[in-house]
Amino acid sequence: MFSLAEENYLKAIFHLQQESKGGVSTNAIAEKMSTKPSSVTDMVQKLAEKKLLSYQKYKGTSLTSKGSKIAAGVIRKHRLWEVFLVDKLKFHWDEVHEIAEQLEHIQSDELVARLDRFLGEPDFDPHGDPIPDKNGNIKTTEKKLLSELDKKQRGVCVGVKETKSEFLQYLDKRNITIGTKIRVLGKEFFDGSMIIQVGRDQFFISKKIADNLYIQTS
Amino acid sequence: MFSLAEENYLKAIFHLQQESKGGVSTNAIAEKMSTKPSSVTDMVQKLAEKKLLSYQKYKGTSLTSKGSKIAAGVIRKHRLWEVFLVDKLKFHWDEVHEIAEQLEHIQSDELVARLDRFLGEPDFDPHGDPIPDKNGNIKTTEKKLLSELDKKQRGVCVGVKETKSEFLQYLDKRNITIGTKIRVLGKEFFDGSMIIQVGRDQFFISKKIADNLYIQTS
DNA sequence: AAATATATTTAGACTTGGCTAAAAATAGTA
DNA sequence: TACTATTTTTAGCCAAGTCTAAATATATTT
Repeated sequence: MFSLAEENYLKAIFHLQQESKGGVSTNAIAEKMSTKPSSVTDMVQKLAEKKLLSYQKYKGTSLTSKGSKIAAGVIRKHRLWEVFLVDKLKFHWDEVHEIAEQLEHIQSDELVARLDRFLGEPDFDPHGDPIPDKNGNIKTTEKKLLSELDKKQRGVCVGVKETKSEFLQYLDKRNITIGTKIRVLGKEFFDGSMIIQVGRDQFFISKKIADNLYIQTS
Repeated sequence: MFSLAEENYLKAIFHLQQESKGGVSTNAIAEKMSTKPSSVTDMVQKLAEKKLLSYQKYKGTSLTSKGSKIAAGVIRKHRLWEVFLVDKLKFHWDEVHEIAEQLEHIQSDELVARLDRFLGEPDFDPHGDPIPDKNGNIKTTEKKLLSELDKKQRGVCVGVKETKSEFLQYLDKRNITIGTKIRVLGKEFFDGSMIIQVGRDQFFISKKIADNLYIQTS
């Protein structure tokens, strides 16, 4: 139905929209896709003709509901495949992204439905991100960044914002994963760094780390 | 490493080589790939430059060992994914071909290794075709076409030559699947049609059917 | 408000993989 | 052997998606 390139653009724009609410700039898309702004302009015009997004020269773009639905479908497949790779094939959570980037483009509604059932209709992927349902609706959970917590607050790690291997491996070394309880013992206002407690261990983390961990405070 | 189009050409040539031993003609490739001979010439020249096949103008082509290995790798993935779809996702054996055509191009050696293990390192796909090992070696089994059997001979169905849905559904209606015992009760020499026994049932089949069923006579 | 900087678009080119139409080689037949 | 039919290749064109360089809008600064 849609080409690989088209699906990737829709997905990128969808993610950018989530992050920053409002129109998405050409440059932002180009950066996210590691491509040139001129290429983005071409593709965005093509997608606008197909009514997948609305676009005005120099004004940025935003997905139409049709475009959002397709993007959500791709993201649904991505996250379901990640669950498969981790739960069934025993991949580590830092190894699955690139493979899922390929698998997300496999076309077959029946496959997605059966995969979903096979996996037990999961709600979240291995990084804690919500899996859109078959209609493209995403369950938005109220979650905070660890960096937003104050001293003495506590919560449970429910997701990661960054999914790069280096970051996930850093978390592993410190035994932080989805479901881990974290308590803020101290917070430095100058640089946002923290001392946190994880299990019986206490250690220092930088703001950059705290900015990429989602926490649910109960 | 290799493009989708390149992999598909290598796979098609590999299959044609199996069937007819010797060089493969441009037209044969074009027919198998539903494309034009002129397109085949272009691609074959490109693949020859990459040392994946040997080619002489007007003389046909045959894969180099490098080309064979890549083709076998694609076929390995195709057949492993078919096992996954049937064994794990409970697809019917006539529904899996097109999806596997897509999945066979996913690039990740680690994925293939883990999938293989997850599936129990199967030797055959759901249609009875052997799955090449990680080095590209295919276990060749001594199997005959049902049409080659004579009256009163018997054997076990070990595979199908044709994998179109209509054919597989025809077999299902008659309760023929991999492992089914078949006995030839009668054979008409004029048109090659047969009367066969399957379980307690006896029925007539045309030569076209008998030409597409692989039998192992013990 | 003018000048400069940044963001975006346009124009033209390239690559991949496909096509059509015409030319050339091989095969088949009288 | 010569003529015809078939197969294969060449040449030129097209669409998708990308790029560079140049032009144009918008934003920011002074």
